[in-house]
Amino acid sequence: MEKERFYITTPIYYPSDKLHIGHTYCTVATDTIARYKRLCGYDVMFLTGTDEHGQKIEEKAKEAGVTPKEYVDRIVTGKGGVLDLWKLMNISNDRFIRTTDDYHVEGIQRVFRKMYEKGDIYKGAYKGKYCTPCESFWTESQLVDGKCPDCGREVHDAEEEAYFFRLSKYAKPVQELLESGTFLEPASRVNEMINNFIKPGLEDLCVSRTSFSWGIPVDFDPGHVVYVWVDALFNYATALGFMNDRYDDYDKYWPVAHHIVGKEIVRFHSIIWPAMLMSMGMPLPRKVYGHGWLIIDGGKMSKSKGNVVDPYVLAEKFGVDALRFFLLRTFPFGTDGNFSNELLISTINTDLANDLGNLVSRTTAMVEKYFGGRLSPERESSPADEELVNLIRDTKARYAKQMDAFQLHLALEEVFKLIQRANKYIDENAPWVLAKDESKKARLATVMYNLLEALRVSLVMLSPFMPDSCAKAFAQIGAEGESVSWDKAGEYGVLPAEVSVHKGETLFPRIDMAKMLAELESQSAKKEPEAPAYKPVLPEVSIDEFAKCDMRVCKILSCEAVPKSDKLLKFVLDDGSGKPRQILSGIHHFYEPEQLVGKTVVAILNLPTRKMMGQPSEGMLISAARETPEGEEVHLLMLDDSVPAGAQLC
RNA sequence: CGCGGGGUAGAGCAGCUGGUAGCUCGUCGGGCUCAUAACCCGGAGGUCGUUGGUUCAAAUCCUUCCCCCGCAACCA
Repeated sequence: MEKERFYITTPIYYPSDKLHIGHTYCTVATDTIARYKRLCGYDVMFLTGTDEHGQKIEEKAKEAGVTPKEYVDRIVTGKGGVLDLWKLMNISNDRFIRTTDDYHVEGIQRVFRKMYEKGDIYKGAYKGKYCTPCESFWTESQLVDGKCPDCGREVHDAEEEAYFFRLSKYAKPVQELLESGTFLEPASRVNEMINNFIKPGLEDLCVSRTSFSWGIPVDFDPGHVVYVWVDALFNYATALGFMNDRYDDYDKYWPVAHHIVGKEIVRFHSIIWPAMLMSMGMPLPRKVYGHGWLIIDGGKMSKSKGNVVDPYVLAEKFGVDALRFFLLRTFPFGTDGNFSNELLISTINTDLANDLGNLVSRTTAMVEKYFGGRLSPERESSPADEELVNLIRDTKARYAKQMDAFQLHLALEEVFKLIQRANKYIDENAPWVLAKDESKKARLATVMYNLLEALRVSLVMLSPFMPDSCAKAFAQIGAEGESVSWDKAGEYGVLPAEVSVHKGETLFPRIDMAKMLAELESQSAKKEPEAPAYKPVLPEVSIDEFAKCDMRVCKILSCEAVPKSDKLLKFVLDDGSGKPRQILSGIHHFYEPEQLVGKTVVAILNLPTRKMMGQPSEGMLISAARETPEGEEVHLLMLDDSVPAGAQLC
């Protein structure tokens, strides 16, 4: 009989920077599901990769003085790069796709052409109001009094060529797809997608660019490159050989595709992607699962906040398996989770060291001590065994139910119920008491056997999460071959009656919380003293050009927050003219309105009036700003109050 | 009223198709000694953000308001 198939993917990550713990989380989760499916006997295809095109990488490469390809090569295949990270984390992907791979490029060009020939991609134009001096497009709503919001001059209707995908055509079938069942999970995302994006109306999607060149060229129209939607999303198919000759398993795996994605890209995968597949006449994936984010100190992880957690450091300190386990045990897969080193350490200590590791250790130690390492075959069962034996028999079904629903943390919870029951069982049966009485030998052997069986079953179920550690533990409890198979994970009495154990190295050493936290602290402190980068001095301007800026001293008459805006403060200023002047400034993160009233500041007055959040701003306040590891730092320029309003800076 | 998520023991979370409020850590006390000072048992600690309602019964359904966090907007 042919094996059932299963195709699972991670997103392809954008290698503009090194990957962090969030990417690791997603990939480890996907890897665990893939390993679980293989364990269950599926023919699994597991894909991950990198999305390497686009403007941002083009710019980053330019800054670094290398070609875009050189830039991404360094991050993907270089030392400490993406491939190294997945190797370290023991990721079992069958393929790794890079969107710069030539077979992908070829496939995308064919896909693009096919949708074009079908009429679902058409050449259109960004239609808008164009300001020639500013070389900028504006929408009707952005205009100020019908004029360019930047310079205040006249604008005219203009168009710029671009290719569009008829997303609007598929709005209805996509909505039906989302509403119809389990295509998108968790289900809470369905309403979000429909309310936010489909109900307001889907507009056709611009799928090409002329503003940068680092991408896949549209082969029938040079100058255009394929934009991310088509380029990146279709990786899931090109990696199977769709519209290219590199591979040949499209028919085999595509119909059973499962996409694991972060919640930030759920929209692309649940709306745009199915629409494109419908256009191509391709089968739809079985499922898109949007997982949550790891949150740090209540906020999102980001480079500028300096709170990016480096998976290399954690894996080195705690071990790959412990890290993998922690990520999947602690956080519900569908929602955000609060990452902290304390939580990491306490989870490892509680579950892995105290409960699981210690259970292996005490069990094997007793078999060695009381039986010289090889269990004797006599048995004497007791009603006291019933609960544990039942749990050995039926944990598998509950575990499988959760795993199949991608509820990894709940699946682990089921396993740990069994492990905890086994620890309790030792207490209840006090093997050390039985050992003192030679006539209780058979009973003692039974107790030990039951513990080994509980461990065997638990370890089978934990093996997709911690492959290496479970392999070691199997060797310690004398489990091998068939006995560690999925088939036997719900059976009792599988280990040989005279099983031999080998107490080996400690599987999960306990971690000294205080000591480890201090170590991590000092390590990150060492890295910290990166001086804020000094921005290079800008190109020369003439004194005449400088003199065009009319900067004057102003007194703040009033200041209030702009409703519905995080950042904007509305100032009314005395600029010395006798007429109040209103300026908006995005500095609410740094100042509260009441502390600024009455202050003496500097503003540039001859900028064109510009609307922000619907309100006009007649100029700009001058601040001193710099980038620091903690983020941006802004100081509003304030002068001594004796300087009169209207005085000009020169 | 832009969209969405959330406010439950000191911390982190579960429960939310209505019926004595649960888990992990921490804390206090007890047991055990096989084990990685681990394991097992028990206690303390919550008027489940606020208001009103439906109900015999609400953390759980409806309603008012407050607060937090994302997205969006926006930050010359």
